[in-house]
Amino acid sequence: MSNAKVLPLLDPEVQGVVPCCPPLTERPMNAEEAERAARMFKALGDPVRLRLFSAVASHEGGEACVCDISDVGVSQPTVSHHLKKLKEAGLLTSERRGTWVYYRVEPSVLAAMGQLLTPPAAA
Amino acid sequence: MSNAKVLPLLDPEVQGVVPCCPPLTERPMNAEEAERAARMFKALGDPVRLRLFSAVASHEGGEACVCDISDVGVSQPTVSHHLKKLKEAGLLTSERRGTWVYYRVEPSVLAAMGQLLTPPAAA
DNA sequence: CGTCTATGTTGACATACATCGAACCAGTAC
DNA sequence: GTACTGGTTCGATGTATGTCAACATAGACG
Repeated sequence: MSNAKVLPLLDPEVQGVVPCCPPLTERPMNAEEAERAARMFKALGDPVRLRLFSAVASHEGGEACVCDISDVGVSQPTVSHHLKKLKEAGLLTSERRGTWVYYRVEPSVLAAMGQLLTPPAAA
Repeated sequence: MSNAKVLPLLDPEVQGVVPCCPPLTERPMNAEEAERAARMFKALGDPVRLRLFSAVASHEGGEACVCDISDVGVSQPTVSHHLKKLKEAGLLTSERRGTWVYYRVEPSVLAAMGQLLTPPAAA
């Protein structure tokens, strides 16, 4: 209880987009696992999205207003489109506060993907 | 000398496809970094490729013959196509030995991507 | 040599995706 | 109320991508 951070795998609170975790190198993924994990990788598989995600993830407080991160070389509708994609992939969450919309990183996601890529016991 | 495994970040031996590494959460990525990293994420952003990669990564000895991993529900040309993509992304290397072709995971890649996804100092 | 098996390549096709401008919605300030 | 600013949604468009069937190549074996 207290907080669930002891198990940084994946919280079920995430709308149902996320779960994934068997380390990539442990055993071959089945179709279902791959489908799920690929959704997240694909979301980060675009340079613009990766920059947006990094901008949010590295922003102080773990959240950022769209106005703070929309300087990635594409039009504002495109930024919005990519943020939506990241949200749909379960990597970001958004919240409107007054005039501005703030995005924050779903913390469990980083741990989950990191674990997925865990190298085979350091060889 | 001996072996370069002490620094699992990224070896320059990799043809030039790979480098990347500033943890995603450390500071906003610039266009160049994002372009590079996105190439790898995109390569894993397809369920079939993810399964192929996982199959190779989890195979004994860190390498696998195509014949061992081509059971992912798509035609053989498609498997070959995806393996090529993974190779172009710098995630896999291939070697022909007699009749069969063996693929193996570029070890530095797992460490690099894992580091890229390092959560912000455990909060 | 010819044949058979294991992979890779080519060409075609349908779907998905990134991008933009324009229109639209949410709040704030006047 | 109207006007303005921040953000999202819509529609269109060009490009990338996943897939397969058909063909090509590489080595093994006779």
